[in-house]
Amino acid sequence: MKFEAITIKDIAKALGLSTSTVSRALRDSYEISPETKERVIEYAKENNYRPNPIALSLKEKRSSSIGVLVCEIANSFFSQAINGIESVAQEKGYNVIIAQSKEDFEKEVSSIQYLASRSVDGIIFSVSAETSDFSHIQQLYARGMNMVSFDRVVDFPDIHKVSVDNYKAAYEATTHFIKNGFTNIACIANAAFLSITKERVEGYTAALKEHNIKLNPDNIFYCLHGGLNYEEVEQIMSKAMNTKKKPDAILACSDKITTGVMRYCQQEKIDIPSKIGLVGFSNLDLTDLLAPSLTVVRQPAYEMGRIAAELLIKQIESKRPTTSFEDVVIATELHQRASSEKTKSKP
Amino acid sequence: MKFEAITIKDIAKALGLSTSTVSRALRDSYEISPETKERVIEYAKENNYRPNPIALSLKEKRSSSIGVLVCEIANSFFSQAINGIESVAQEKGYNVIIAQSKEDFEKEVSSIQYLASRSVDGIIFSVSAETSDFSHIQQLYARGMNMVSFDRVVDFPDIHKVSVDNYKAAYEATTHFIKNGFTNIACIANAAFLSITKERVEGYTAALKEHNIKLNPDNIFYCLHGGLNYEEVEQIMSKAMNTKKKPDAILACSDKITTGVMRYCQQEKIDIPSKIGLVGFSNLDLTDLLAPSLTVVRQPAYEMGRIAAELLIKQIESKRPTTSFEDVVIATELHQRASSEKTKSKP
DNA sequence: CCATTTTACGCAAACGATACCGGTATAAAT
DNA sequence: ATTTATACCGGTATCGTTTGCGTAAAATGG
Repeated sequence: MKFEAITIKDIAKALGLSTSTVSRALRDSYEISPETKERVIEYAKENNYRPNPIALSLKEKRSSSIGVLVCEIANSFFSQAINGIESVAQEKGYNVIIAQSKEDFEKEVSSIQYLASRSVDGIIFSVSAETSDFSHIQQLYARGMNMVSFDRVVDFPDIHKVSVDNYKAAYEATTHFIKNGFTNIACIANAAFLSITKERVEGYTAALKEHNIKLNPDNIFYCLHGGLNYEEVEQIMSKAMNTKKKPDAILACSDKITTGVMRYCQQEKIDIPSKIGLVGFSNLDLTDLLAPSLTVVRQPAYEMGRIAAELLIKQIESKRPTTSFEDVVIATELHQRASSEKTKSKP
Repeated sequence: MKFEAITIKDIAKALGLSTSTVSRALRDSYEISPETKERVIEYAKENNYRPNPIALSLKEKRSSSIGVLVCEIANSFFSQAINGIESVAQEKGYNVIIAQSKEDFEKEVSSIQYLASRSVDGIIFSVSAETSDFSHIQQLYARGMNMVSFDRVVDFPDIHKVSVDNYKAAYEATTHFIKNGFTNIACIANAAFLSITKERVEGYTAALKEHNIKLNPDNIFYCLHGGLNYEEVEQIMSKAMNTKKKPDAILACSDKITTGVMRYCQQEKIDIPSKIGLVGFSNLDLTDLLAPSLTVVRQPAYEMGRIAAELLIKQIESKRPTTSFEDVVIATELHQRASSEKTKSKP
């Protein structure tokens, strides 16, 4: 089945006019007599005429749609971000086409080329955990595609970037641990080449140094797939917890890692926070209801999405090539709750 | 800035051929000599040629994209469903355009017309909590748009529907309560006209009747906006808990309502399950980590999304108008946990 | 060696909308 | 009576691609 919409030709035929007259009448051109205008507009309204956006796209060489590439939609951070992107896009008359990389490099490359081949006017992207080579992005960008680097930003200049202050976020979380009396703090981060990983690990390291705690390199762990599958976290946790100097606190650097750690501790009956403290990056809106209530670093995902979309659309609609590039860095919020409170250890 | 892709014309000019020859060479037509084919294909490959999908769409009168209308993306059920839809769409060469109604009728109408005007080949939709009038959908459907009714299904026939067995889900949850010794069970449902609401309330009612518990109509509550804002749930809960015959258990019929109830009980220091039992519809994947661990009705959202997308694409690609319509009803899973265990009441 | 077939390609229309370039009719000015 | 201005509208190219039709040149047949 096919949905056949009414076209300008149909109107022209029905009213005995030319397509150009109809087109002008609908665009309220001064060259058309008021009576003709009225006839056309009325007929169009009656028959629910809408200009065919595909024909317009072909002519105008723009599709009024923007692509969004994230690792996974079903992740609270990204779904909130998409929410923000969609709200701006809606306001400005764009639609949002989504694609997922599933933290897979190959899928990211094909997805981004897919978006480009679908003639999107621009792309907001967050690279996958496997991505260390950005050439597929750089090539597309060099060929004139409008792009905004989002969350997990790329390291080349001359591109709009929107991210959170990961360094500060990790620094604050680690300092919070230290002030609460934790000393042997482990950090479970995302894939090592990601911008967010580097920054968070640096923040973590800096906080330790600042408080004269010697960094133990064995306390830093990396999840190649960002904890997308639980086994990844499980392995790391069992390795971490079965060393002599096992940590007394964990900084979990992604949504999935955070829930993974909680799940592991529950399974292994490791009490939080008496046996181990926990602070996690998370955008779930019920972390306060968990057992124990969870101390989290919350990222303003919705706001980030809005800003990224605004930057992208501004770039799309700009007549001149962009010359000054924004590097928007937004603050995170540390919500202090029970999971990071030092208590007398339970039996 | 504009992204200028290479066209068939560019290839034709570069190679001194006509566009038709290039087109046929790329489509491996028998009318083109092997040498010419090779030249064209090589040049196209070198220059990373991709056919312009917009031009194709215009010609073929199809856009290879499907629209998805949900009330909110940042909702675990819908984001998982979109995940499923996207996975099928990807496989079949379609892209997914998303739109949100935010549980607002006006926004639903404009969103669905927006999708239609964007020339999507079909739409998967879940109506908003405010929607009792389906004429905007019926009109579009009557005009030939391919549509699949999803989750919150419409009541007219001759349309593919994908939903869960809401009756059974609520029936089982209520029976579970009764078997655990709860007797005064309240039901907080979504907006009254929604299909899912009717079915769930019926299942709830039937279970009570089956077990000879008299239905108290005051124990059924409706959230006009599905608990999208917390205040809605808060009001209902405070009303429910401040009656003489206040309930000893609550069946929360949506994700947002479930977390809303938990939040309320935590704030008001109402212990779950000793003061009140709770079973909630939820698709969050950490309900087992909540305090207390939550008994939930889980819906196979990803699977539902896949099925809906498959039905839609089958319909789109069918030569003949669809004559037999599927009404796919999938079973839910009841995960029994602590929040619905009858305990001796705490002090 | 001429007639016919085959091969290999070009031309042009079509999809829907827009915009430039004209054209005609009426009225006003010279 | 002729030119000029104005109002109103039509023709056509264009965007990128496909496809039916036409045709020159090459190959084949007798």
